[in-house]
Order: sequence, then structure tokens, then C-alpha cells
Amino acid sequence: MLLSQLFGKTQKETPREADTISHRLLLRAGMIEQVASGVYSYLPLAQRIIRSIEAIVRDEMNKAGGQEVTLPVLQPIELWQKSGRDRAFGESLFTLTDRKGQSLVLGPTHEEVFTEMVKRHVQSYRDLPLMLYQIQSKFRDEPRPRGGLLRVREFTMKDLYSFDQDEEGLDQSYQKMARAYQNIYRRSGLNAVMVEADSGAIGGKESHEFILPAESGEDEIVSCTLCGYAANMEKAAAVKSRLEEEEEKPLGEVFTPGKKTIEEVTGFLNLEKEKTLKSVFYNADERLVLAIIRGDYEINETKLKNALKVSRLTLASHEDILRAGIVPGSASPIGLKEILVIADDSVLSGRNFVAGANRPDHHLLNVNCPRDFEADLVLDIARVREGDPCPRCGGNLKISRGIEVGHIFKLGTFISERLGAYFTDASGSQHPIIMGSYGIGIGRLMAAAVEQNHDENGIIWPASIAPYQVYLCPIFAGNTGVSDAAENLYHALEEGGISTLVDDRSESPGVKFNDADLLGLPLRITISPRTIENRCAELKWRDEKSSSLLPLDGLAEKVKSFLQARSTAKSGT
RNA sequence: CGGGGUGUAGCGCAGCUGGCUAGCGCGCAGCGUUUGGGACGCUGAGGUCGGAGGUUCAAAUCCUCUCACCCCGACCA
Repeated sequence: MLLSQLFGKTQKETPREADTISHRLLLRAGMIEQVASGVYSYLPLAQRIIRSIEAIVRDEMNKAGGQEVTLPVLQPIELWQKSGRDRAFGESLFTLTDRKGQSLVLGPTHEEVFTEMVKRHVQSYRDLPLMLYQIQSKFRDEPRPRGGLLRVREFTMKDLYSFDQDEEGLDQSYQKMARAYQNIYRRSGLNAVMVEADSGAIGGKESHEFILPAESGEDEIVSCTLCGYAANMEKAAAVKSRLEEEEEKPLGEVFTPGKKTIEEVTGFLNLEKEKTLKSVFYNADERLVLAIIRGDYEINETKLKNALKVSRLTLASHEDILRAGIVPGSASPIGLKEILVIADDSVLSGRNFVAGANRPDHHLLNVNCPRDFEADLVLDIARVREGDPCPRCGGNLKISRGIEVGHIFKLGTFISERLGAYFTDASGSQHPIIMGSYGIGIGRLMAAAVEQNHDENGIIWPASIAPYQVYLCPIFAGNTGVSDAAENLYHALEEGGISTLVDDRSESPGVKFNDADLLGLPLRITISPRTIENRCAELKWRDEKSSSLLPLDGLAEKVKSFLQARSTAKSGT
């Protein structure tokens, strides 16, 4: 391809809205363009990258036993009402009305429509197991798109669904997908880690995410360097410290004028935070609940939400709390009636805590659970803290950030039961099909690849997903020796099956080299009067500093073998 | 939805205490000189100043409403 013919220009300056590295670089490289908030166009270079990623994904899905189909984006809302997920998705669901007044949904995911199809074709256990997938557009009206391609409202996703007759079958399908996903990231030149994930309010027992470590990532990851335990913060657990044993002392009260927060109260009473109980009120599906936790911990709202089995959970406002006749800042579960109390198990880890007295400017001393109050539920609802002990081995837990580039779920029978997707087993009885769901965002993967592979000059594409392998850079092309050599090499490379982008513009060397760095193709080959003097060309790998001169004779063949050698070294095969 | 911010040429920005022909840099077109890490000179094209309404002799500039976009939070299979 001639650069002069390529649609999409590089830019020196970054559009103002771009904050995230991948967003800036992809915009500057002329690869993507924003059309609306969270909606992007892909220009030719990006399109080639996307195609390469899709090819790898498709290959791994096929190898794992998946069969590709294409199901519609446009889906009747009834399907979503049947599964009940129209409510779970709520505002995120893009809906529209056709000319007959019929409501349709732009699919945010495709469990329903796949299940509906499978239901008509699968009656017997002999039809199982089954794995179907597609690479298709998804639409989600995200509250806030962000980070360029990292969180968008329209995106391409590979989604595969597994259908099995029993748990063992599901386990096998799940393992196959976990392996396929790891192959995909390895082949794409990306270093993704598999972590335990929250499976959401609806659906399955087990779920994992694949996370690319990156500062710009939205997900917090908890990991243990000792034993390899890794989990999304939403799901992560840690061992909680136990406080020193002491006798239960009698309940008392203390005057704490104007002291409301844990900091103020502990400062005033000269106490450690861990000797207090923190009371936090939430609106859980319209109902006020009290969560209580030891003062040195914070509440993990995902865990709380799951424990309460609600779909909406928001922090209660002062007004909400006052309306219930409670004193914000001095609240505690003691003597509270008619409010659901859920406690973190840390409240059982010590004795004689300080807690609110439920009257202004007073706190209680020596509060003990269950002597002074009982919780309706006691379980782990705490956020893991940096350095907390690992739940597996006791090692120190670390917290880092990452981008979610894949998510796999054991869905179970939630959808199949609601949509009536049953099969007949060998003994003739009916069972709901057991499902799994496995998604990977293609565009996000591209952006994440940039987040992970760049330097101050631009992108450094892993060769397997690079839009072209070679940036052929003739300089002073007015020189016929240079232009002839470049043209010969270009043809030889193309004939050898090596995709090449030729910078045939009459720009100065500096401009060309800077664009080469920005676009990030793996290998730059420069031909100039200086190099052809010795019948040579200069080769420089994007991810290396130094360059080398090699004879033009037989260069295409050599380049081919270099590229092959590198790709086998990278993929570790 | 709450908080903060921005809309002026393809991109980045200035102008905004009301003042006349709306500027600068990059990019773009033409010509010439250059050229191993974002060259230079000359000439030129390109703008309903996000939109609507208002105040005024006069609005990019002041007022009201509105739309879009970005960031933080809420939210997020």
C-alpha cells in the first residue's frame, strides 16, 4: 500500500478530548474518529488491525469447537421481558419503536436470541454439547463512555455461548474457552491475566475476567504475589485481622460534640479506627438498609449488592436517613427497628467497640455483637486493602489497575429456564440446558494493545495484529537509485506475502520517521542515497533502538525469515 | 443524575471588560529553494464564532434558554 493513497492522515496535535494514551495515539495516527459520545469510526489502518484480531479470535473459537453464526442486532423487546433482563439492563438498553409501534432492542448481548434459536434446534441430549458464536455489534447506552475505545456505546464483540447437559459438560466448555482466551491474548502479543470475577446479580456461580494491566484501566485487581491468587476487587476476599481478646465490658455512653466521621470520633476519643463500628445506610431497591463494618474497613458495594440480592444499590442521602428518624453521624444498629441490618464479619473480630448512640453528639462504648445488637445477615462485605493477607496463602495482597479484555461466565440455567430451552436426557426426562457465556471486545482489545505497547513516539504494534508488517521508507526518492531500489523491494516483499506500507510522499526524513514511529509497524526499512551507495537498506525494529544495514540483494527473503523467527519467539511455540 | 469544564477554519488555540475588514500555529493548494529525526520563502483558499431568542446604533464578546462534547463521581454481565 502506498501511504500517499491511504485514507486517513496522521496529526501532530492531539484533539483536546483525548486523555487516555490509546485514544490519543489512535486519533493522531488517523486510525479512528469519533462520531458521537462513545461511537467511533474505524479508518483503514484500524480496520486491518480489527480484521487481524478477529482472525485470531475466530481461529481459536473454531479450534475450541465453536461454530460461527450471525444473529441480529435488532431484537424484539418481548425476548428481554421473558428473561427479565430488560429490567436488569434498565437504562443501558437502547430501545426503539418501529412503524407499527412495536418496541425493539438493539442487542447489548445475545444470550436471549441465541437461546431462543437453540431451543428450536435442540431437543435431545444427543444434540449437546454445543458451542455457537458470532462477531457482532453490541449496543449499550453506557452512563458515561470514556477513554476513547475503552468504554463505548457501540462496539464489536465476539460472543460465544455454550450449551451443555450437565455441570461436568459446562466445566469442560468453560475450560476450553479459558484456554482459547489465553491463546488469543498470547497470539495477539498481549499479557493478560485471568482473575476471579463477580458474576453479577443474575446468573452463574463462576466467572473469570481477563485483565490487561494498565494504569488507565477501570478495574481494580487484587493479587497475591506469593500464590498467584488474583481477583477483581468486586469479588476479592482477604483474611481479616482479629483484635486482641478482651472481656466484654458493660455498655456505656460518651459525649462526642459534633463528632461524626470515624476520623473525628477516633481523634476525639484517642482510639484506633479498628475499635469502632461504621454504619452506612443504603437505598437497596427503594428500601433503606444499614450496613455495618469495623471502622478500619470500607464496604465493597458489589458484595453488599449480591448479599442483598437487589439490582439497585445507592448510598442513602442525609435526607433519606433523617426521614427514617435516624441521626446521621451518630447512627448504629443498636435499638434500630424495622431496618434490615447487614454486618460484615469483621464486627465479630473484636469486642467493646465504639458505635453511634442514635442520638446527636453521643456515641456508645463497649458495643458487642451479638450481645447488644443482632444483624439480619453477617458475611463478608469488606473491600480488600493493600497489604491485607491473601485468603489462600496469607501472603500480602496487592492492588493494581487493569483493562477488562474478556469475561467468561458459567451462566447455568437462568436463561434457559425462563425461555423454556429444555432437552430430554437418556432416561427421557426434561432438563433446562446449562449455559455458559464468553465475551471478548474486539475494539477494546485493540485499544488495550496500544495501552500496553507504546512509547513516547507512538504505538508499537505486536506483529500479529499490526496493520502492515513493514514501513518501507525511501528518502530522497527523487534519486532514481533510491526509488528503483524501493520499488523493487516493495514488489519483492509483497510477492513474499509481507504486507508493506510504502511512504512514497516527498516529505523530509524527519516527517517520515516520526510518522513511522507513530503508526508503529514492526519493521522500518529505510532506503536512501547513503544506503544504496553500498547496495544496502537500513532495518530498524520499532521495539528496538538500534538499526542495521543489510544488502538489498535477497533482502525480502531475509525480512520474511526475521519476521517468522520473531513471531515464533513471541508466541513461545 | 450530581459536580467541574469546553464549543471560534480539517486539527490545536487566541480574541470574550461591547466597536468596525475575526486572528495565530499546524495542516491544505501553487511556485521556488531545501531535506537522515516533524525545513524555509513567497502567494493563496478555507469561518452561518455550537444553536435559538433577547438587550443594543452595534454581539464571537452581555443576558436567557438549548444542544453537543470532555473530566470526576454515581452507574456498568
